[in-house]
Amino acid sequence: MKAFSLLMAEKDFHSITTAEIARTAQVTEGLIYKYFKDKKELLYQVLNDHFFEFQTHIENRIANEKACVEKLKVIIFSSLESYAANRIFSKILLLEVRNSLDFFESGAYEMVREYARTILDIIEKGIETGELKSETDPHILRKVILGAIEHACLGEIIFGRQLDIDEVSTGISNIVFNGAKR
Amino acid sequence: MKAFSLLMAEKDFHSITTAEIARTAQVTEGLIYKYFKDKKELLYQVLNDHFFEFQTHIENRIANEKACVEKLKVIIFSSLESYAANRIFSKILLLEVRNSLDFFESGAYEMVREYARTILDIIEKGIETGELKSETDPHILRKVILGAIEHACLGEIIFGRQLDIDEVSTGISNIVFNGAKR
DNA sequence: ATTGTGAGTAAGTGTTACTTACCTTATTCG
DNA sequence: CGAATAAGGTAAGTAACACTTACTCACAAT
Repeated sequence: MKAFSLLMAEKDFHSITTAEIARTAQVTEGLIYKYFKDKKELLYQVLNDHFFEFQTHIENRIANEKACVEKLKVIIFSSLESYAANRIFSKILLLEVRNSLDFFESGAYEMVREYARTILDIIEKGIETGELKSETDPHILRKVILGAIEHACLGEIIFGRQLDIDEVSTGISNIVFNGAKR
Repeated sequence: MKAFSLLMAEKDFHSITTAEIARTAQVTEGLIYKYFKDKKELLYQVLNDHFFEFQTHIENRIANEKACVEKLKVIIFSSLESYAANRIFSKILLLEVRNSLDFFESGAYEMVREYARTILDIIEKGIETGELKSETDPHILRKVILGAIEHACLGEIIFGRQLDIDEVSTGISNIVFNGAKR
């Protein structure tokens, strides 16, 4: 998994060969298949590990806030931060695993759903308490937030550019909460 | 290309074999390589064709609107509509091509950039005329809009669910322009 | 009549993910 | 203790796949 992560920093999943993974890990190809069903499972395992850290980190941060809008702001900031701090994880999550249907039956995807569920809960509570407009569709607000976060990261991941987390994070929050129209 | 599109509706790029493409098109495998450098170029060509239609369709629609906010609303609606109407194209654009760096040097990507450029221009004009808040960062607003659109389509593309374009479209516009905070 | 070109094919080839059968070193437990 | 069993590891395959090569045929232009 360490060897695979290392290679993942350089190239995409498909162009990493099992021979290469084995060579990097200083074992034989056959051994990979003693621990992983196939190459994809290795990918999912790496994702799983990274995602676990991501998840716990964010949940700790949310707990510190009480207002719904603040919680969502923390989610936006922390997500961007985590994506930026962990390019390999981001690349796997945003580019690689999605085009294989069996990912959506994996444990890693279960964690993604939990993360999404958390966001939805916060939004729904915000509407209840009156912090958010009652005409806001919770599912769509979540789509906008998640979409904005992911899109913001994509360019930086693909082209390896730097990302100003503070700027992007407050920018997204501003638009999503206050609107762009005068 | 027709055969490939057909197969693309059923499965992902990687699980489509050249043998299968040839069989569907009723030619031999070798012939594919008379017209396309490799399997990826075939993919990019299919995308290119679809994207051209997409682009012209949207540009015609924008031309009818004068207000910046209305133009952006049309972009959001038309993009969702085009994605929904053309699942294969969407799947290729949002899931397949992105994980290969050479896509970003293709002609198809040039079109994506043009589309993105159009959106940025509208936003910048909107800020100039005072329709949009002057503190709005044009690049970030574009990220939010594009991210929301793509994220909204992803679930529907991956799981083949139906998408209520009107609802999602007005939902996104509402949040992006008026904000979710009371 | 000859030459060149575009459409098409059959039969390869190298690479790649994955398998099999086997070996060696720990660990468990009667 | 010692035998059985499991865990860690390997070398040498195999089938499938993307892509290549060397060839044929039709037919238009010079």
